[in-house]
Amino acid sequence: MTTIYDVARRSGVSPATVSRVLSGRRNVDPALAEKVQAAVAELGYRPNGVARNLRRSSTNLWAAVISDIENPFFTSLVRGLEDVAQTEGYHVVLCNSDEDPAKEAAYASAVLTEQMAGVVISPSSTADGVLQLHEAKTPMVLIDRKVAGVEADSVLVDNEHGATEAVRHLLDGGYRRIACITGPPQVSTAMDRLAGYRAALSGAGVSYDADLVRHADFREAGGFAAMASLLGLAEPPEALFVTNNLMTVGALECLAERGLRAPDDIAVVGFDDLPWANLVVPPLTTVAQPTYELGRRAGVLLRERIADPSRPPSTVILPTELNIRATSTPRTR
Amino acid sequence: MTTIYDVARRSGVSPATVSRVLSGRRNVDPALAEKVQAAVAELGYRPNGVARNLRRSSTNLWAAVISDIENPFFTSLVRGLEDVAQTEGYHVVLCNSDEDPAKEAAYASAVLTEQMAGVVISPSSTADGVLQLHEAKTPMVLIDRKVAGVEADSVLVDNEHGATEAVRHLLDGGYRRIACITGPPQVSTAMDRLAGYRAALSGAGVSYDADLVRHADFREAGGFAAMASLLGLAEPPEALFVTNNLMTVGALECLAERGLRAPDDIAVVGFDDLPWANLVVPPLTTVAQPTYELGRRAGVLLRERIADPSRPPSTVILPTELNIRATSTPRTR
DNA sequence: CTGTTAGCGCCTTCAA
DNA sequence: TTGAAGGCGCTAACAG
Repeated sequence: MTTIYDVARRSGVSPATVSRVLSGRRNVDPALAEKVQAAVAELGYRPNGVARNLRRSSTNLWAAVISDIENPFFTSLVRGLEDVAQTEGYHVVLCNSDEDPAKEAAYASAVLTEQMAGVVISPSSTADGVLQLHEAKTPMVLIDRKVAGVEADSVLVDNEHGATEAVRHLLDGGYRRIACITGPPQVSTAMDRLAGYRAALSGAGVSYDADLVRHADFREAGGFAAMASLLGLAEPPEALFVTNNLMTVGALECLAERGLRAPDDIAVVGFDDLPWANLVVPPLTTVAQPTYELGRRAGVLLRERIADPSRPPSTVILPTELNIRATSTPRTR
Repeated sequence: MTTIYDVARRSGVSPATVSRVLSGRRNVDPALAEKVQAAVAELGYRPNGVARNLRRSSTNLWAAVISDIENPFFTSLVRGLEDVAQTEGYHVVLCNSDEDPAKEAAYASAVLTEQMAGVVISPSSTADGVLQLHEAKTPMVLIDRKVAGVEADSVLVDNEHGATEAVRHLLDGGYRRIACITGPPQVSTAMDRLAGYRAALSGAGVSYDADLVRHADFREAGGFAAMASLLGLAEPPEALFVTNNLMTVGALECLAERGLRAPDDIAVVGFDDLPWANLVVPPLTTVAQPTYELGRRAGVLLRERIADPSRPPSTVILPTELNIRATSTPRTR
């Protein structure tokens, strides 16, 4: 491996000067600089990033600890983050926590031992990793979900409001018996969206019926099972609000399997868009989230946090958008 | 920051012994080991990964350079890779090349300066980065696509055969005027799948008609435009074979926009599954690829390449599977 | 089995 | 403006 010493020798200067030329700072005699550049080119020299990291005691890595890399919601978010990282000279290390607190904690450990510059994390239920990172004062941005008792930079959407809008839309359609499939009680988005559901009901004078609520795991199979359970009720719901995309897919599959259709047999609104929602027939009404923007804003906050670790934490709340399509708008009603 | 020296002092041994205890190798007196562990716990010591990397002159990072992180094909693949990485003690750095040779080359540079342990890469059209990495002898696995003139470990699917099967299925359905929307001519998968299309036609004695072939960019918008162009023909096609998932989505959207339906107005087969293909109505016939397995096998090859850099390159070719659903099977014909 | 020692490659004072 | 030198934290030789 060619080192900075080889370049120095070749160009007849000291390693310090080579370093200065390469890092572009300080004043260096242009003639020397040129010699150095020439030597770099001739030798095909490439600085050793690891050595630089050790010396500077910081790396140019960001970790993205997310709970399901196969969910398009997170994919798009990661892309927004990666775009910021790239322009800021960072790389993104992908950490798939699978909603598993143990995995999350393991990744948090890795973040610390590998001296990563910062973390963007969507906390799992018990948020073990978040607490660890918070304590270590690692630059961290929470995304998608809050963690009780942790004051940190966050990028969220207005979950309660988005849910309220969705359910109000169903109420406006004349539906009264509206079910809700939401996520684990430990996850803030699950509870915030459920709260929005309740708020909409109470705003319309419809009483809350716990029998119509199911908690699942934010995955397809969970949505399927919850739907099946709701259909088993003596008096099944007329309408359904599902608080994430994959569970919506599961619910729709359950309906399809039983020959039931939205919106004629049951109206459906999902939280979070599906990539080709308009190809699903009938097109699915959703509460869309600005996923790319969520990731992008997280990247921006992280950069700012790294630049100034002492600034007070800030929270960005982005709006959702109700996309009314066919599954909530029957022709006859 | 607490260092290995602090632990050594605290436990009354040398730093070397601490290192030995922590890395779990060599025999160390259990009594000493225990003391060390105690000191580690008391001090909350955490080894500095960067220093270790410098000393060992290798990191525990793998790069995944892929051409479109938002395509579920790559997402699933990355997940397979990440699962192997995790069990092998590596982390995956996500690099989204966006099909842009310049970005690919920039990431290849980063791989080298950051001394990453290996790379899994889906080459962009000109494969600038691949050549750079190949020359530098970085452990590398090509995935999804070949690169002319580069002998390297590869994980591919049997593209030509998969395409032939798909088109033969359409021919069996009685279709003769079959169009093909494929990717950029520089990308091996685009050409291999096109070759499969031609092989099927010629096997059935149907002559090849270049007017029925379109090259697009493997993205949704490209598929849409290509479909529009095909529909503009004096004599539009009766059936369509599209060589990737996103372009299929684009083509279907174009059809939907014009009130055309598959399979009644035009039969459709896509290459590569869509996550909720069965919710798309009518369900889409596809050539499914084992995406997760592609990523997993790439991880396995990379590990082996790192363990033995001199072994001859090997190529894994995985089978595709034709999933016949509704868009290629009209009721009346 | 344990300790001493010498770097890994770079950057950054400090002195000239 | 440039060079000399120390050290970031760790581990692998080498001695003991």
